[in-house]
Amino acid sequence: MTNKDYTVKQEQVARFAKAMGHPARIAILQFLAKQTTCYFGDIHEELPIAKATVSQHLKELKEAGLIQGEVETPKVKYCINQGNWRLAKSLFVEFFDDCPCKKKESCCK
Amino acid sequence: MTNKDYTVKQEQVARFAKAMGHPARIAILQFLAKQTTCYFGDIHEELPIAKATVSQHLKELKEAGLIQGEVETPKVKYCINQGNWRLAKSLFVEFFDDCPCKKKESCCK
DNA sequence: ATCTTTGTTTGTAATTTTGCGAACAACAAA
DNA sequence: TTTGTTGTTCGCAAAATTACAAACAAAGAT
Repeated sequence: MTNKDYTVKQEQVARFAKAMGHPARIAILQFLAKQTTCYFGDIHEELPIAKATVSQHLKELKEAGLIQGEVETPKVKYCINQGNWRLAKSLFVEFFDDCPCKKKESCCK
Repeated sequence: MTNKDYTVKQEQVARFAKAMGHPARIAILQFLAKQTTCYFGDIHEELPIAKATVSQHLKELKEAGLIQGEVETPKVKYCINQGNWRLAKSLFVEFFDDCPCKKKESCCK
């Protein structure tokens, strides 16, 4: 940040966070995380939004790298992108541990 | 999710995530987390954006509950909102642990 | 060949986000 | 009282997000 610019890590955390910045996408991710493998139709019926909108949210999650999808006609199988899920997890943990909570008792614990 | 609606927790995680969904706000949070307390000017000088924009980002972070600010004329002192920082941390940890990684070796580890 | 199912893409509209300069408010100092 | 410092708010513009209906595409079923 010294050079008045964002680091790669900051951009990456922000990207993951942005993808998670909508309740529908949180719900989708939680649903997928529970399943190991699952289908679009299953998700769609659990959400209070139209299928086209779900499709868009899935696309965004895929672009952010948090999920991946494979076609298994006539359905599409979506699942968590394990590698990036781990990456995201570690980035968030590291992020929140940056708080002085680890060093000062008065904070963050 | 059974009732086709979002839970309070899902809304809360999404809210925190959304607030964190921009590199400038990630940078601000990291800066504050390191400092325990700091002034607008300090923050502003580390970022590649105009002061008006920084002010807006700070406002959003405050509204999301991640930071808090107190006036100490002629400056404004900002710091991490400890309680909500802890809350956010635990929500994110819980969220990412939802992945079957804890139960199945084939995933998320 | 035509239906049916599953999900994507397109088109459209309303809303939100992002960013900045300029105006403004609060208050201390000269 | 005028000036300066610090930060917020306003007004504006461009871009992105959110959502949905309707049109489409792919492939199995009839």
